[in-house]
Parts: sequence; C-alpha cells; structure tokens
Amino acid sequence: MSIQNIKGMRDHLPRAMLLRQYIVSTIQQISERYGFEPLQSPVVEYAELLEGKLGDDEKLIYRFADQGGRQLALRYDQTVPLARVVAQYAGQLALPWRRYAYGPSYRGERPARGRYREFYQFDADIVGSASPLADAEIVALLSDSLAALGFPDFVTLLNHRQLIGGIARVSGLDEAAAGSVYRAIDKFDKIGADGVREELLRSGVVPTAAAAILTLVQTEGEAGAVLNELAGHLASDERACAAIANLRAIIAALENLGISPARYTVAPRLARGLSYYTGLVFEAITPHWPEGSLLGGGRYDELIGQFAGRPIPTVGLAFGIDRLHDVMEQLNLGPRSNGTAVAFVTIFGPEQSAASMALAQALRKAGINTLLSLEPQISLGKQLKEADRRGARYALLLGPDELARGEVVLKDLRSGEQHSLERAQLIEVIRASA
RNA sequence: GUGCCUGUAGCUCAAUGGCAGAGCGCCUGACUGUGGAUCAGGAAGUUGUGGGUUCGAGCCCCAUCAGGCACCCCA
Repeated sequence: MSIQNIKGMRDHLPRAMLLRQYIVSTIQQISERYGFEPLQSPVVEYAELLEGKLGDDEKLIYRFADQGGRQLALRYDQTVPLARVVAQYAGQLALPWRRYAYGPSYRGERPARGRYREFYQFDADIVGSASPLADAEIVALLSDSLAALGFPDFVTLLNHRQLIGGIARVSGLDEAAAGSVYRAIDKFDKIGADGVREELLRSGVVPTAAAAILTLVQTEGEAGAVLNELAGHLASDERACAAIANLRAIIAALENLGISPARYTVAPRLARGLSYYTGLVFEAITPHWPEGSLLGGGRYDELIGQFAGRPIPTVGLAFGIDRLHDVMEQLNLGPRSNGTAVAFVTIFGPEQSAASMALAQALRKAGINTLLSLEPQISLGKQLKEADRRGARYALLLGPDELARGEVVLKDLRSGEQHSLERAQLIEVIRASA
C-alpha cells in the first residue's frame, strides 16, 4: 500500500484551507449581495447526461460503474448539472433565477500549476434572462469579487461570439473554418500576431483573409472606441452588428452599475475554447499570472434548455478556486493567519485548571474563538509558545495571584503588553480589537 | 493522451560512481509566573517505490508513482 494522493488531486492543510475559505466566503458574500441563491447537486451524475456536450474533451470525463451496474461519471463542471436541475425542477424555480454553486469537479487532464484533476469552482449564473443587464450583472459580480479579494490590477476582457464570427465571415471564411480560427485567435496573447498568422495559414486560411482577421482582432483601446471601429469594418454582417449593439448595451449597463472603465475592455482577440458560448464571452486577467486567465465565463443560450426542451438563455461565470488560491499565494494576497483562535487560555497548574476551563467557556459563550491549554503540567513558557504558534492574538493567564483578586492577565501576543483585568472588561477589550 | 525536466531530513536545497550534508523548522537548556529575538546542545534519512548494472549506486539503466514545463485544452 502506498501512502500518497491521487495524481492531480490535492490535500489542503489548515493554512491553505484558511485562505481557500476566505476566498470562497468573500465570493459567496458578494454573490448574495447581488441576490444569488445557493444550489448544491451531487458530484456523481449518470454518464449519459454528461456525454455529447464536450466534443473531444469527453475522454477527460471520469467514468465508472457502481455496484448496481449503473454507468456513472464525476461531473466535469457545474454547468451541465445546472441544466439538469433546471429541467427537473422547472415548476419550482421561478425564472430568471440567480444561482451560485460551490464544489469540486473532475477532469482527467495532465496536471500543472493552477490546474488539477480535482478542482473547486464557484459558479454564478443567471438562468432564464437574455437581457444585457444580466450580462452586466455577472461582469459586475466578477469585478466586485476580484476587487474584494485584493487583486490590484485585473482587467476583464469582453468579447462576443458573433463578433469573432463576423470577423471570420467578412474575411471570407465559412462556419466550418471558424473553429480553427477561434483556436488560433485565442492564443494571441501567448504566441503573438505572427504566431496566429502562422496558425491561420496552416489551417487553410488564405493570406489576405488572415491579414484582415489579424487587423480586426488587434483593435485596442477604450471599449466604446473599439466597438465603433469594428462597426465600420463589420457593417455588412448582420449578426456582427447585432453583437456590437449587444456589447454596447452591456457596457452602458456596466457604466450605470458604476463599474470603473479601467476594469474592463473590449478585446476582439478573446475567443475562449468552450463551444457552447453563444453571446458575450469574458475573461479576467492580471499581469502577475502569465499562465492565463484568472477566470472566465459568458452567455450560453442553448445549453441549459436542452434537457428542458426549450431555449433558456443563461449567462454565468466560474471562479476557479484553486487557481485563485495559487495566484493569491504567489502575490501574497489575503489573510495569512495560522489558525482560527483569537484567545488562548493557559493553565497555571492542576489546581487552577477548573478556573481556566470556566474562563474558556465564558469567552466562547461571548463569541470569542478560544483555545484551551490541554496540559496543566507543562510550563507557562511552552503554553505561550503554543498560543503563538496557533496564531492566537491573546494569551490569558490566571495564577494564584489573579485568582485571589478575581482577575485575569490578558497578554497581547503581538505587542507583548499585558494587563490584569476583571472578567467583564476582558471580554470588552478582546471584542474591541476584533 | 504525446514530448522534455525533476524527486535527498518536516520545508528549501547541497553531495566526480567511493563515510548522507547545510540553512530554516522541531526538541532540550540558558529562563521552576511569560511566547517571538539571541546563545549552547540534541533528535532527525530504507535518497519516491520496485528491479537491474557495478567490488561499490543519491548519482548509470529499466519500470512505476508523484510534481513541474511545452503541446492539447481549460478554471
């Protein structure tokens, strides 16, 4: 028997978990501020439910049979399960429905930094609305969340599927060629203009078309200006014009929601691989994470309704918690606490342990996270060392002198200062510093 | 899934095919009512695992597991 974890699946020790919980609770708090409601569904689904949605990626699905011979699979993302839930509980869910979901998904990929076989996502989607306000609310949620997590300089790149489609069409390409065009364009930030040109030519795009695509795709600047320029080039393509109008409406909504224009830009080069996107697509990037996007999302108007048998327009995003964790660790963002306790109650000796236990319970009753020493015999010095190591802000000491006076010594482990206080005062002081 | 690199103390890393090492952390003491800083001492290893070559393997070869990078794809 080998004592080790499965490839691409990680254990998260307390220090890492504290950061992960901070990330998740921050995003959850903001999602609820936007009125999103929680959903949880099983990690296991019938295999056939997940099949036929991913194309080539289906080989990455973890499949197995249970003891009853059922063909099952671990969920690949939280979007297909959402589609099932929406179809199955149609009568109970009033649309539009804003839902968030947090949990693991599984893909049998080759692991790398920021990329795992078991990975945790926090999804937020607005189900059942085609309104550009829905798109804007999702982008606003993204922007508020990254800001709350402390990212100093992220930017959300916005694009529209039919904008890329239009660029391909006015360059003389048909729908069949569009797939390889998307993939080539998507690598723009990684391989540069020349690299994209090479890829386009290799996949059969004629040089004049490749040149046209590259020009349009590199349009940059303030969102409105980019759209105006693209509108000039794409006037002959009806769907592209509609896409531009849609992006204008989304951007107007972002302005009305007070999202800083420095936080987003229109980037025609953004493609995103997932095939089910139908409208807006977006990605948040930061210069400190060259490996790629922090997170992304978009509008997918066909996927959610396919089990329900009618189109249900949906827009959403997925926060990759593992990736956010890795980036924040690298950038030294977020809390760096060693534990959950604020106070550490020492035990002077066996005769004083009852008093210490009573004090610990009093603090806990007052809502203060409190560790109680477990070893009355060991020296005070070691108990203080333990308090320090567990990240407690305060140590409480009560020896014979304090007990005789009915007081407790409160030692601030950060400053080293200590005072002898009465119990009521004690709780006030600790609460005031929290 | 394909190609390349890596795996040595709890952590970060040294060690021409010839005695298994350092820093940090940990433990003990200086300090029997006070943590961090300093000083002194100490414990710590089947060199990822299994085979092979060799008088001799941490080092070379094969397999396997895990991690990283590039494809691919994406969170």
